Amino acid sequence: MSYTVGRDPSVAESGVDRPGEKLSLGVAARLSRYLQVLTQARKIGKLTISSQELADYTHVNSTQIRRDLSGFGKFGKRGVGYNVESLVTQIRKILRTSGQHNIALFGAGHLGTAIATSDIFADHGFRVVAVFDTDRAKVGTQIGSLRVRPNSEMRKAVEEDDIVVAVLAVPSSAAQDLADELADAGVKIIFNYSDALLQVPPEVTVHTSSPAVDLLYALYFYLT
Amino acid sequence: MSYTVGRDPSVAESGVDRPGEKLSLGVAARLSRYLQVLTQARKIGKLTISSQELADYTHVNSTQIRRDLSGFGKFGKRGVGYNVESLVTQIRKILRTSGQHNIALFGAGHLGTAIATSDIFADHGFRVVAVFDTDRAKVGTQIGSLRVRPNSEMRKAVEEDDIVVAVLAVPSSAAQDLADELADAGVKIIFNYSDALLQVPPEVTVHTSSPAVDLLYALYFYLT
DNA sequence: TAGATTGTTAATCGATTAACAATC
DNA sequence: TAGATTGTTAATCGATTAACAATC
Repeated sequence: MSYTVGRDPSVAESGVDRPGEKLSLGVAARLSRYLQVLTQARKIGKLTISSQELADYTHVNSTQIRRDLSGFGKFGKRGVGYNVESLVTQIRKILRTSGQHNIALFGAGHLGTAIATSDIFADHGFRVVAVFDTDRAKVGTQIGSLRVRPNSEMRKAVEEDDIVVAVLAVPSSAAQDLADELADAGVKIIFNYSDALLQVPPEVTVHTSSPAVDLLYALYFYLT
Repeated sequence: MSYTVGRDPSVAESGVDRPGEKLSLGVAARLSRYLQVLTQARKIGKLTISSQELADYTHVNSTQIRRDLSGFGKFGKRGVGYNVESLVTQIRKILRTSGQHNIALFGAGHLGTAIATSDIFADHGFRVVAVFDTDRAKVGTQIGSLRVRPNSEMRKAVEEDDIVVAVLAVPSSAAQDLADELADAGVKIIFNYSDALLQVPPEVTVHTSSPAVDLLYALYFYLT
């Protein structure tokens, strides 16, 4: 079954001089990875970072890192490394995620509360602008600066706040129904913290968090 | 230019007849991924699954999935698909993570509580056997069936319960000191939920959870 | 300068894909 | 049988790596 990409070999691959070009899955994933470390590094006041340091933290080969970056410009200084601040800016530009993005959070339990009050999303330009819960006891309470709202207000919020991303911190049993409603309301990306296997229309992307699987992977390399 | 396959057939790569052979990073990552979906599918009572269905959920090409699996044995039935239950067992065997693994959790805040009371780890053979917190007000309280203990009991727990994996749900400011202690105590895998950039000795592996980066990645493909 | 680290090349290796016979 | 789906081949493409000149 082919979705017919039919890549024209005469079309340049790297994207540096072709801003309309889509990055390959691998490059986009690695750039995101670099961004994670760079953001952390910036937080602790690091001014420059070498490809070798980035390699140590990301487990991506240092040559590959230099290669990935040099495809978009000469960001580094020989003998010195990369300026952390400017590299963050550059990568965000390449990934076209420099702006602010509003996200809606579903579930005001322990997990939802942890997400809403942490700055892990805020550091990357995501802002939780609405928290929903079906539990009447929770509706109306405050989490940080946000008031917990009933799910019935979801559509309104999605439209008003231009919400593309929904984060699901709800029980597995509630996840599919919610995903259906979200897809219908026009949400495009669902970040799923439950272990439900979500069925969504093709225009919607589901990312399911699975720390246990990440652990299994890490454990494999410890055990062998 | 030679079209020779280059691979010496006597040096098998696949691991099926070479249990001592290490999987490549890519194969191990993909197998973990399949396992995640299979575990979810099993939960909803699915008996068989085709490589195409697995492809839809994992975004890995179906041919690649069949290829990955066929390297270890003939697990599927033509015209039918793969038996979910038996494939879970096979992959866990391949990843050598069939057993139970004890993990220690640090931080009894909202995130820690969410982790300790969810079954996302339990489903994959991980068991939270100890919860620690530095806050005296929290020490002694119960989370599920576990009593929150002071960090000073960490070494004892690591030894007694043979703990290889630590999960950090603590503030970034506390993460590095804790990581140092854990490495010193012999913990090999640190799953870091804070956004601290952890420095650890080479024998220790750090995995930092970064949902925002996963979101950026998903967003890139939505925006382009 | 001397040391460090980038940017880039060239070679190899592994991943990816389409296609299809085998077979349930 | 007829339809579906695996297991496998063969080809191509992208990732990975070592090496090193350029240069900060």
